Amino acid sequence: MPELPEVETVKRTLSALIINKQIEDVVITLPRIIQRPDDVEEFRSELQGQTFESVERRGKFLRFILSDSVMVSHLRMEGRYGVFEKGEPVDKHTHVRFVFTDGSELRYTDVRQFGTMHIFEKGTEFEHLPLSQLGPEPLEESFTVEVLRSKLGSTRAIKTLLLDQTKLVGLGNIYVDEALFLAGIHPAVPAHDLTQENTEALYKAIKTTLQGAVDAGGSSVKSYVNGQGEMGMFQQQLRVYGRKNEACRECEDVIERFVLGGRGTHICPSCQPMQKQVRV
DNA sequence: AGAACGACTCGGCCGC
DNA sequence: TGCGGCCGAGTCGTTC
Repeated sequence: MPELPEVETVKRTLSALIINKQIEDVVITLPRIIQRPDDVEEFRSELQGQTFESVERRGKFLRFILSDSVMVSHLRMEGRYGVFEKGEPVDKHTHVRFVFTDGSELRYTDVRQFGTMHIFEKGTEFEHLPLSQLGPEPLEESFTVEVLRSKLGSTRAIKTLLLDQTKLVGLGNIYVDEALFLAGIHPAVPAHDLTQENTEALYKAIKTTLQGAVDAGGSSVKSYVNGQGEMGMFQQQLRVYGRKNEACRECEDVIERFVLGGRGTHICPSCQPMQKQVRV
């Protein structure tokens, strides 16, 4: 379940492996992955002959910058990219292969078959879904506490709002629970009930959580590995996610799990009180 | 317009 | 032990 830190890690590891490689052919064995253009044969012919210039990230999406096009890709739950030699055995869950002129190939593997790929004419990708509606990048300097505060005018539960990628990109179910724990905020609190103090704590918690996870190379929960097949290390630092019935690392209480907005949600009931906090 | 909900997908886990 | 059924994840289209 790649969130911002995992996608950032994939971006970094993959860049070194595919830059300046030219695509000779594209082999698509699961057409559903290709969302644009409609015709997968068109996807294939458009990419033939193009060279990878760089790999970028926008929210949880990867942007592969090519000679004339940009390929936008989302890994969803378990999508992975890896670079292999042409003759190596192909995993049964590999659905798209970008065959390079140098005899290596970039393979996309996805057990859940949930991931997506779009191609756009270079420079137009932000005008269309899936990139056109995305909120600010939490690790950029332009993301300030005022920007965060401006997103919180809603009755929705704060957790639900933070998962809404049109408000803010990058948080998924793991890091949203971690950030809310660090900020001492209960996930079910209506967003517009957050005090200024809460908002500042949340702002710092989002930055700290995401940056810490990027520095650790992401979390390896379930199957995530980076572009070189390496496991991230941040899962060792998780404070609430996946720790139901385990001891809180900060107090004497025990981590609870419940469902909020259809999502498994983890809290320490002592560190994250539900009642509205009094402004100091 | 903003919010809620269903669809998509299937390996793994739970319960019988 | 085998099997059936449901959970979980992120995004988007539809509905309210």
